[in-house]
Amino acid sequence: MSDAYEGGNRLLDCIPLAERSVFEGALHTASFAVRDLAITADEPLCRVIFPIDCIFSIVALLQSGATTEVGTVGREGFVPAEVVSSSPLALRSTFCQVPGRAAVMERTVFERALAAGGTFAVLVRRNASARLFISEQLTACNLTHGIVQRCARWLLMTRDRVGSPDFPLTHEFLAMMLGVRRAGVTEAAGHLQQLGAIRYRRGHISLIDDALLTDQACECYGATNAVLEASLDCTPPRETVVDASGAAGMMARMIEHRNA
Amino acid sequence: MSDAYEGGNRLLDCIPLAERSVFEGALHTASFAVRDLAITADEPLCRVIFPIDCIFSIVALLQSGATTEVGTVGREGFVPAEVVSSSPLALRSTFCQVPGRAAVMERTVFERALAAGGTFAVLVRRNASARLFISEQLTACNLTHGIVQRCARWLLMTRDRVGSPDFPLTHEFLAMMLGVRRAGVTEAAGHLQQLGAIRYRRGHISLIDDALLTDQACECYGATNAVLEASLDCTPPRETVVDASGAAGMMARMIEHRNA
DNA sequence: TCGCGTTCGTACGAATCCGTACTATGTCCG
DNA sequence: CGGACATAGTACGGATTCGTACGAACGCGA
Repeated sequence: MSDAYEGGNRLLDCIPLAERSVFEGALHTASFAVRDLAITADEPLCRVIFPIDCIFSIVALLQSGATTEVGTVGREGFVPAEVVSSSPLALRSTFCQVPGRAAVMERTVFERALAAGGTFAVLVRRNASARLFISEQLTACNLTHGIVQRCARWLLMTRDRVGSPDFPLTHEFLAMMLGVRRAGVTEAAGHLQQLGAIRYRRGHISLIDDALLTDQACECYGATNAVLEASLDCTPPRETVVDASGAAGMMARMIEHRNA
Repeated sequence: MSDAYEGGNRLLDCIPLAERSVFEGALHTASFAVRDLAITADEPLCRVIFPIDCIFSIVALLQSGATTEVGTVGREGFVPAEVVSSSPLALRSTFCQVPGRAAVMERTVFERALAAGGTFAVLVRRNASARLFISEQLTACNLTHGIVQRCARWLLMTRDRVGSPDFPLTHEFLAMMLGVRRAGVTEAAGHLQQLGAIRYRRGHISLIDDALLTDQACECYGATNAVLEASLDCTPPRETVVDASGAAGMMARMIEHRNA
């Protein structure tokens, strides 16, 4: 429940060994169960969580009472993102979506490591930028793409984070994440199952055909994935972040629009 | 066209005079016209723009060819946000939505000032966090709220940024921003006009009744505004960021959900 | 093994929004 | 003054999603 961290978070594992002394001994693993509230909005932000094999959802609560997922973080990042801006309070609530373990760091240690600069600071800030990019992509996605597309996208994204094509999930839960009816998810999932892309069995899902599922998913899966992977790439001295949404066509369109 | 900066951007104007020497002489004003492409995705990120009386839209281009606004920045911030993560390339295209002037800083100067720490670094990073919060709110907003609500929200947000209840705007343009049909905007705007909240006259809009318009707008206007204002508050030594979306109720709901 | 709660399949009218198209009215400019 | 273009109003069938509701099937625990 409180063992020392021994690897598993992709961001932390990118930090050179020589640099890890900054948080040596200050990183412990903890277990989270489904629906555990890991971070509560408006309360003091005192710990930073680096998922190992669990997934956290950042959610927005609307006045209607509906909760919608506005972000997802697995072993490729950390929560909450606002810790990089020295916010004393958490801005949003975050809860465990897929159970598992995570590395937990005191906020003070995090800030010390951030101030020390180095690879840690670079990766943390890049991850925060990636989070913004992803959130923006989902903003557009929710406006444009249908339930089936978004459902497929969500399954692929979750698969990548949990690291397995096979994980527990109910329609009810996925409906809350996508911000749609439970019945809507049943229809979309039924469609994907008929195609042979997934298989559902009472609270458990298996992705069985990647190509089919990717084909049904919207472009947002690839776009967000590319930026996320690029943000974790620390082999070359200067990374190249690729925007899969095609800026060249964008510019052409804008200029055309302007001259019209 | 290239005069020295003399104030007008709320973020820059929060920097203590003693600290401004870092970018003294390196800040020039430039004018932007409607639809000017200020930043192009996938191209080198070489300058940072601090709007004075213009507004920029960050847009996502989808494969369908549709462009959707995923962020808006006026005199309360800067573009592009990804500059804080040392990204060599811009992640998204940004163009001028309301014409006016802006302060422009070389990226190298920006990074020097950021590395110097102080108020500048704090405000810039807080602003980036606020941008993420706002983007997340819009993610939920686009899923949940109708065209009329989002239309009212957009008008209020733009009013705050442009600093006037009266600005040029066409239905066509607003439709692109909201990611809906042009005819849909005409209907929504007609509704708001019948209520007496706004007045439209061929490419020009006037907000004439704040209370009515706020009443029609969704909660997202207030929520994003609160965080944005808090991020610019530099009077107390430790700011208190307020989340208007009500975390207390959130937690209660989560715990209830869990125990159920 | 049986009962009960969770989870899932399905149905149907209503509401919203879309795609498209056509018309009307300002506004600019020759 | 008049044509041309940009902008806005309106209409209509269709697609998607919603809200709600009911019943079936699976699985855990008594």
